[in-house]
Amino acid sequence: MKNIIPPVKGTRDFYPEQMAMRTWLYNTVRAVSESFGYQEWDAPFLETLQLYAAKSGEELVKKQSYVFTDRGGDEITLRPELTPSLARLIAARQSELAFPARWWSFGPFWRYERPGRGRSREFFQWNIDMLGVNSPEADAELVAIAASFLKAVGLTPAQARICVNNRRFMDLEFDALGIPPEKKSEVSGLVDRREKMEPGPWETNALEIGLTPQQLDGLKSLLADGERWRKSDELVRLFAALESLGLKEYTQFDPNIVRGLLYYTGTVFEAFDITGGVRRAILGGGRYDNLLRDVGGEPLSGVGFAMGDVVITLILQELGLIPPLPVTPAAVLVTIFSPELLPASFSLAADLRRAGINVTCYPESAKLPRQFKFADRMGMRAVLVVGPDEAATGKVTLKNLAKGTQETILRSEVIVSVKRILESA
RNA sequence: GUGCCUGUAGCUCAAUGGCAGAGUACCUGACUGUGGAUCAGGCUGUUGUGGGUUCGACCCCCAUCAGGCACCCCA
Repeated sequence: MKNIIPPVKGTRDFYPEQMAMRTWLYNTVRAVSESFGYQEWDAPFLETLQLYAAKSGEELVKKQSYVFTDRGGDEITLRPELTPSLARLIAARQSELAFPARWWSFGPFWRYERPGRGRSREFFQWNIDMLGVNSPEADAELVAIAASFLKAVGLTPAQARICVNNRRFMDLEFDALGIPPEKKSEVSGLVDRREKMEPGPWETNALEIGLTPQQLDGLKSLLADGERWRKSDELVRLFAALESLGLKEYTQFDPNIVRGLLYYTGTVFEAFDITGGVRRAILGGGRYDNLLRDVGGEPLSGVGFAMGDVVITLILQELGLIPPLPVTPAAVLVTIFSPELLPASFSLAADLRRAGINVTCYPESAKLPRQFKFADRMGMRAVLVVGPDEAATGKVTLKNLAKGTQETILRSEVIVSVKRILESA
């Protein structure tokens, strides 16, 4: 194209239309978070590399983080996730905070990945966590928040589902199969890959890892068993709580969910679009018991999840679930008939603003067709004209753009009439 | 980081190695105080970028950049 400097790869420009969508998502996230009593917080976008070094996944830190050395020689990371920062903040004030702490956040994150459908290098993410309580019911609350969000954006249980599993439960099942502790993380990876691989290569992969044929058979029947959660007290209590919270229909037990991040210790869950359009996870989270201790705090358990803006926006767009969003904050245009009448129009606009109405003035005298066209393009609802006739008689002309009707009214009636048009739809 | 596919007007896309086109958008007018609809006219290009082959390249070859899909990973 022309000599326009391109944006950084994997970043997105937010034109007003996209910004309106981002703000709508943010407002929805806020409403859902606050409905469960969570407080908003945030951390720096820049953190030390050290914060992530031992806690996040190897892949995330070593290959996917933006790391640079600042002018003072410190290794700085553009945050790839929020949970380690959360642990840092909590640990620093552990003795003065009221627990359980219920915190949520929405902000930018960076991961050096190959951009594609549903993936960008700079994205926004909703994080929500409860710290200081370790119970299946607390886990259920976070799953319920995720379900409430899905419901709030108009996704039905037939369109989106939260798959829940438990790492302790899986550990015990692995033990029962005689899988040695040092193999468990590899086997977890194997489980994670199951959905994405053909059965043949997957089984070959399993044997390469060192599973015996009997262990492989046991693993396959474990992963196919949708009822085995009943053996786990934690999962039984979690699903019972979800039942009481009225959101169980959005959830299901799925032994195939294990998640890549190292710090999860108990409940893990991920939400998916099950209509098939986008196969990536909408959100994911779980319980982490050791994170506080790992950053130098007293042991404290937490549970939470994260949701990126890219996948959910894609899904909602495909399903047509994003409501019509106003393109301009001002739905009223005051035209400028001529240079001589500009003061009359400006003072009319000022009157409307004093009455609490958002108003745009055309910034110069121009042909009326041009000004009306501008109002139409901007999606405005009403246009006001103060021409020579109106000025001479103390009136204004008010046009309802949606209906195509107009009337010439006394200037003293204009506020009421404009408000009537704005409220009519 | 790996493999495959695609880059042509602001946008969506044509053009078999032989004059770069259509729809849409935009601008002007029909309509000298009124947007959308209709009609008429007009504008729009370093064919992503840089090389190469050829009498001649949007087309073939190489490189590079960007995007899409599948891996890897994950929000």
